[in-house]
Amino acid sequence: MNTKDRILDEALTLFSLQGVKGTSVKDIAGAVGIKDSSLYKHFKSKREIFDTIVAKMHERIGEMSNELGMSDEEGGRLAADFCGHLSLDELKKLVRKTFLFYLEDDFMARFWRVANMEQYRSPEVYDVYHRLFMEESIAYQTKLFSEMIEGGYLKAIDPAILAVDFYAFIFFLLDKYNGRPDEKDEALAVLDRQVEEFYRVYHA
Amino acid sequence: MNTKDRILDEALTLFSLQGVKGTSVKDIAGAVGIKDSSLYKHFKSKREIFDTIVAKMHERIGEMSNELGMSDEEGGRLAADFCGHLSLDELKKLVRKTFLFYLEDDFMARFWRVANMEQYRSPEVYDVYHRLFMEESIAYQTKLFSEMIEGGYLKAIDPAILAVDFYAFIFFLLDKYNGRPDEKDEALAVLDRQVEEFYRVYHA
DNA sequence: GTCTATAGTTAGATAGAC
DNA sequence: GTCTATCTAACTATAGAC
Repeated sequence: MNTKDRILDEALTLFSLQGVKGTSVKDIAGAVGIKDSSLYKHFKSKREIFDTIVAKMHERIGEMSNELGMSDEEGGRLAADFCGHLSLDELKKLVRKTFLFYLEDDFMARFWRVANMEQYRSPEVYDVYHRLFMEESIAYQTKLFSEMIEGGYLKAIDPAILAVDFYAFIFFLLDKYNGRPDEKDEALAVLDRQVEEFYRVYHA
Repeated sequence: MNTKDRILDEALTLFSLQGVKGTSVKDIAGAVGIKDSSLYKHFKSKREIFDTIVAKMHERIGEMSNELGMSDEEGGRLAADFCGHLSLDELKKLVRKTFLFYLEDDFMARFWRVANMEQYRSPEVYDVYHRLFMEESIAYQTKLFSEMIEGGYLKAIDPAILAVDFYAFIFFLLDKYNGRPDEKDEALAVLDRQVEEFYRVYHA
């Protein structure tokens, strides 16, 4: 890992623990093991470090979407495929994968916290946080459930209602268990329990 | 409103918009209309202002609990009374009241944001945020649903599962619509819709 | 690409006049 | 209780030697 990437990595860690304003360039440089003045050979300002992290988050989300089959081009098709053999275990597995991505991914777990802290101070972060973690997630779930209903795998309830019901507890648990690796098993147990109940009620 | 209270009020507003670290004593004093040095006649430090706000939050939550009949002494009894004549409209009304308290209460809407921002930097705020907005809320809902089930007003599903399912979408919507007064009607419409679906599925 | 040194600014906080 | 003046410390950022 080169110095530039190490700066970004340490900055993200410190930002997620102390906030952006609460983290000085000296703190970041110190964590990397260089002097604060040296850091300016890699980034022209603290702001540029933060902006680079936000840009990297967009990349990482794109990768994750592909990994989970949530990309724009393939989302519909994969969802349809998924519908073809929906079982409780598969649903639990998909939810666990998404959940653990946000909870444990080296980058995302820290970024989730930074986004939470900085959303009110940065319109760009507010947009990312609300669009990505709320609107788009709900939109994706709505689309998925809509197709599942069409395929006869879920009861015919308004998919938008199902989406909020389903995504809200994932969001709540992510917010609750972020930064608490010791309670991961508890988090997954609660998650599974809620998915099971959802399946029990809405599976056709 | 005396100067001391005006300082607290302006500080909370600025904290909720810029974060605690992002708000200087000069900013607060300026908003009140005095010099920063004068502010120190009322509070001995910026930290003391913040701590006072946290203390006030505890008071306000106590008042709210009493207003909504969620206090420790009366919670059980009121919940039982409430069970006695449960209707969809009453459930919607109770949820709306709680929801609007957090969304629109002069103090709480701003404090919600501050708590969100400062939770990782202040163990005390982390505790308040997670205990009050998560654990205790879930515990209250669990107790309420437990009694409703005993009274035969809800289907006999594990009340802890119902509590997470029910509270999670309230929490999600609070986080989503905080600071967006223009979209209040939309927020309430979504809220009602989710409550209706919950009632439809679980009402005995 | 790292260092030392330093400029320029702003922060939190105090002293003392009125 | 408010002001002006001031202190000290910390912060962002730059210049220039190696």
